[in-house]
Amino acid sequence: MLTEERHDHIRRKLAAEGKVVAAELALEFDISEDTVRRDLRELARVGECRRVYGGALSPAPDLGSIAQRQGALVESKLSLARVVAGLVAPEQTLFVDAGSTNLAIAQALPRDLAITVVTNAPAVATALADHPNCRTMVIGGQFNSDKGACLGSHALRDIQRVRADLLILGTCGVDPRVGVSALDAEEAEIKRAMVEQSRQLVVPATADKIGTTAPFDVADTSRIDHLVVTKDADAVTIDTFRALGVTVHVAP
Amino acid sequence: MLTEERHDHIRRKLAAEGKVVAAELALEFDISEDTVRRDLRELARVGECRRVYGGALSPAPDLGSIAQRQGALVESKLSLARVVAGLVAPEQTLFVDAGSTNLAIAQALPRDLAITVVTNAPAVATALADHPNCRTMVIGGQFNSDKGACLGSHALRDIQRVRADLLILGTCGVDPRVGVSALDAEEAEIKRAMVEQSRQLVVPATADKIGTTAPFDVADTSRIDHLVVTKDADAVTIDTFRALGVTVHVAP
DNA sequence: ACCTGACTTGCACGATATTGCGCGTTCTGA
DNA sequence: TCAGAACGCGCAATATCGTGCAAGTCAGGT
Repeated sequence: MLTEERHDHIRRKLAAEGKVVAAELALEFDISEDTVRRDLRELARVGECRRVYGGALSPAPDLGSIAQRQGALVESKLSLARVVAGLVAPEQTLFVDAGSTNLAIAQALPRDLAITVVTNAPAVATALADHPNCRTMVIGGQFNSDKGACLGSHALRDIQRVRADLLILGTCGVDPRVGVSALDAEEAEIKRAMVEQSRQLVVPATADKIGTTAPFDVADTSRIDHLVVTKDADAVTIDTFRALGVTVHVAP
Repeated sequence: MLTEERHDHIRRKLAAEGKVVAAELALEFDISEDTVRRDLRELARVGECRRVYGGALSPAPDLGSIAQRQGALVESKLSLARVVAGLVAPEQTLFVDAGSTNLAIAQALPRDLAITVVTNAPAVATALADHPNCRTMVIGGQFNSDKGACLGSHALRDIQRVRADLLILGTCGVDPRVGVSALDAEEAEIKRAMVEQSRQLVVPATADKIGTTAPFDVADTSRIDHLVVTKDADAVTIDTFRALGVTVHVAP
């Protein structure tokens, strides 16, 4: 990883998200935080960012709605993302489902991690473009713009031809009694197919998803291997999951 | 291994990957790093790369701030995009190839145009998410992060199952004598398949692409229906295209 | 055949850049 | 106010760089 290459990457991330976190960059590039700070200092010296405690901000305060929206994501979803990234081992093959949380997870995967990602979300593929050791396979099909995912029979068939070590599932609702459920029949079918083809199931969920249900079943609670939740999730519900044998990770 | 041969190889690698590492090149060519550095110095002298500690980067790929690059895009590419959008009729099915120009075109398509878009570029699908009347079909397969496109046999097969009215082709080079050509063998094969399956061929090209050639043929000049160029394109070359029966549109 | 000069290459060596770590300081949130 | 996180600085280890130099290659001329 060349120094200038890191600078370029930081510049891009600043332009896209409006901010960068030093610890996160260190993880992403697999270098020490000292070096990250040096990079940020250098960029700040030429006016390409503003240094703040914990990282740096884009010099132009506001680039519009995208930066704001991403900022809101970064708070709760990025901490989920870091925990999920820790569950991924090198050389594994993983399904990454659609959804804004999963997009954040894809972005947070260590930049040099050597894995194979299979995804039906075009945005996830795009986000992984600067992960040089990540082989990305796109599941094609009818693109649903509400979900940001490829659905339909074509996608289903493609999924059924892949077997993955891990599935990172996008969730509409997750409840101890009914398991994972989805708002849409077709979406649910795609998700079920991915569950079917995966050895382990990881379910990242923000607090608002915990304890809620949706009409279409995706997977029983017993099928969940890892549930990753934010720290503001309901403690009682979490304990119920634990009692049912699910490994629950609480993101800080 | 001749010196110029090495230079060509480095140029190609820079174009494909955006960076080269001195130590890797030394290993690859089985020569000393000194010689590699001499090569990089020479290329940097004529502006074909930027030297950085550890290797070299593409001279001005997509660096700087994204805002800058988008600004530069908007100038020339948006005007291309508007012309191309005018060639699309409602209810048509079109292939949209990968490439930054095509991404700009997708974004510039009228927001409520009722069309079906088939694309092997995840970024194009994402860009079309807010076009409510646009049905989008994604071509899956092995994702090539340098091109931002899905390639490989899977993509090829998917393409061969679709017949489109129009193909908006991403170009590496377009020349009156050799037609459209691409930098990469596999990329060229995908493009040829799309040409094969399309009734009409639209080639948008910024001025720097006009009159240039790349190693792998995609389509003869006679196959081009519409060539859309920016107004700073070479007038003589444009006239040659017109003389060969190509409809040339000059974007204002 | 032999020489010559231009060019290329690898090596040695001193100079410079980058990186991670330790340590004391500063900042932030409870 | 206090603990912990983030920070800056200096240092030592390493990696990379530039330059000078000698050996090797090769085409062209004698």
